[in-house]
Amino acid sequence: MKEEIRESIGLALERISSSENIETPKLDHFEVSIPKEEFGDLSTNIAMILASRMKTNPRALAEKLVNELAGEPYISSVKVAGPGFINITVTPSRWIDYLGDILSQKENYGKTKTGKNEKVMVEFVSANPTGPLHIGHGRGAAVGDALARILSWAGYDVYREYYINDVGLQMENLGRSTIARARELLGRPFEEPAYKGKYIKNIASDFIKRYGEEILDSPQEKAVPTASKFTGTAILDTIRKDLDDFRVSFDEWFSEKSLHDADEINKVINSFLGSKDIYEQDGAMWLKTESAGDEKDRVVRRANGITTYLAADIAYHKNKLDRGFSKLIDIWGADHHGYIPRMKASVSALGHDPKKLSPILVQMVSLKRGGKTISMSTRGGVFVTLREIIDEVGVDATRYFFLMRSSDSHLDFDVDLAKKRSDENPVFYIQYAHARCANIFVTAKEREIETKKFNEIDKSLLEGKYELRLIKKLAQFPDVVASCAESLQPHPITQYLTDVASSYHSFYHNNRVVTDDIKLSQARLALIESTMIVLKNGLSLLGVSAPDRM
RNA sequence: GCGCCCGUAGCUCAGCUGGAUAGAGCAUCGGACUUCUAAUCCGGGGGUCGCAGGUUCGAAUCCUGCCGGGCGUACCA
Repeated sequence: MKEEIRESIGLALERISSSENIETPKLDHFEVSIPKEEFGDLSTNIAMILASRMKTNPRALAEKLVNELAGEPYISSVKVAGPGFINITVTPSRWIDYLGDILSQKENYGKTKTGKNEKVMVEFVSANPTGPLHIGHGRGAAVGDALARILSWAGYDVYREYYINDVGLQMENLGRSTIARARELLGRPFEEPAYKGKYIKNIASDFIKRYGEEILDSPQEKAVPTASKFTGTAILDTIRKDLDDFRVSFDEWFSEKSLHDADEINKVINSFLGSKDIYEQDGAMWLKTESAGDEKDRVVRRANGITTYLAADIAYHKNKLDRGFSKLIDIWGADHHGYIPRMKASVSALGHDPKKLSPILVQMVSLKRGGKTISMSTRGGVFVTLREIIDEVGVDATRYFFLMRSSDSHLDFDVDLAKKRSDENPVFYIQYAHARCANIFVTAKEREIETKKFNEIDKSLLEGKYELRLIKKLAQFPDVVASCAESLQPHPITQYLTDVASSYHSFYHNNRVVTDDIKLSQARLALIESTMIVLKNGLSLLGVSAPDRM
């Protein structure tokens, strides 16, 4: 609808400027928004934006536009209001026609082509395989996954990736930890392990079963890498399982080790040599990142020839760019915010526009339970796993709660609320709306009411207040998805779905769908089916199920 | 110290590429079930948008300074 209004405004402007012999001003970003109900269906501030450039005042320009727009057949009322807003009301029949779009597009309703098939990489989670995923990772997983789904609906060619830090000192420590626990299990003397979680004990036990006690007697150079690999693989398997159960999937699990094995990291550093972006000092190679807003320049290769983590990340991002992705979205924990300038600088050094990289920071999660808030800071030592929270509150509620706030806002995860099967819980409120719709079809079938095609129903029967309010909400869906894709934020979808559910429940309360009036029943069934489609599609973008029964 | 995020209703948060009387959910108060699921609906109360300046026709939104909270400040990954 917004697009239609924009086009009409564009045409109206051309007519005005040609009749007044002035140049048509460029239409940059003026707003077409949905105002309060009493103002109309849609509203635009274009007159206020353009007035000064057209050397007139906002209200005068608005009046002219109103005269032009009044001729549009789909507009029933258009008025100037306040300082120069133009408020537009669209005819009921035009709104009702949207149901035709919804019913014909079904599971595709809401998709747009705004992304123009641009290749986008969403890299997310990418947690080190040194322990199970915690709820912070879970939030990142939910956000990255939802964003990937949204972008794909908005017409982007989306690729999802998990970057595995499977190399370096931490992997070595991980292997040593397993060996230490294995020795402990066998009653041998052992060193205090670096990784203390009980999952290491389980892995250590499997490790002995797999390689036998003798492995502990082999030289460190052999035992440690064997244990590292074994442990890393085992942990990665549980991470995969957790994410799978959380309905999060990846197109690729990208191994950092593969970059080392192909010597890609040295290659990329060497390619920088001689450029203005890199210099040598104290025997080390430094990348100029301070000019990009970093606190200081950063070492990419130490004097001893060993490359740093940043160097590997540069090679990884080069790899992404080489694969043809023009938009790189990285979902990071907020504690990595200091990393943004240096990665932007790295992308520049690679000869690309740093705007191609869009890091999304996901803020920390606190758990609220029994009125008490438990902070999840790494220091606090409190460490709730994603698995625990899924098992306790379920995937639907967990995902929804992770997605209902802006990702750069700290999240208070209210466990008690998430577990409630009642109207207090927003996710159930939405799912219940869907289940109610589904149940109406069960009733309709029992009464043997035949559902009609959209062009066979009597559309004039849907012009009531509650019907139109709901239809207008449903018609917004593609705009909402496109706008989420543009701003790279999933959370407005949750608010939107709450609005749809609310309009629906309100309609439901005031109208009976299945009645003896067959024609009316059939018209309303078309509305109910449309509602189900939007609720289901919207929930699917969040990775939340749309149950038929509750 | 410096950098990033946050500070909006009792609580949790939207709104922040400037626009009309600042919104939602929960909580609270008052109403509505012989009906396709009341897991619902309808209504009320509740705000110096952290503080102080500035920019302008107009500021929760932009700028500056301060206050409060979180996070980060490695030749670790």
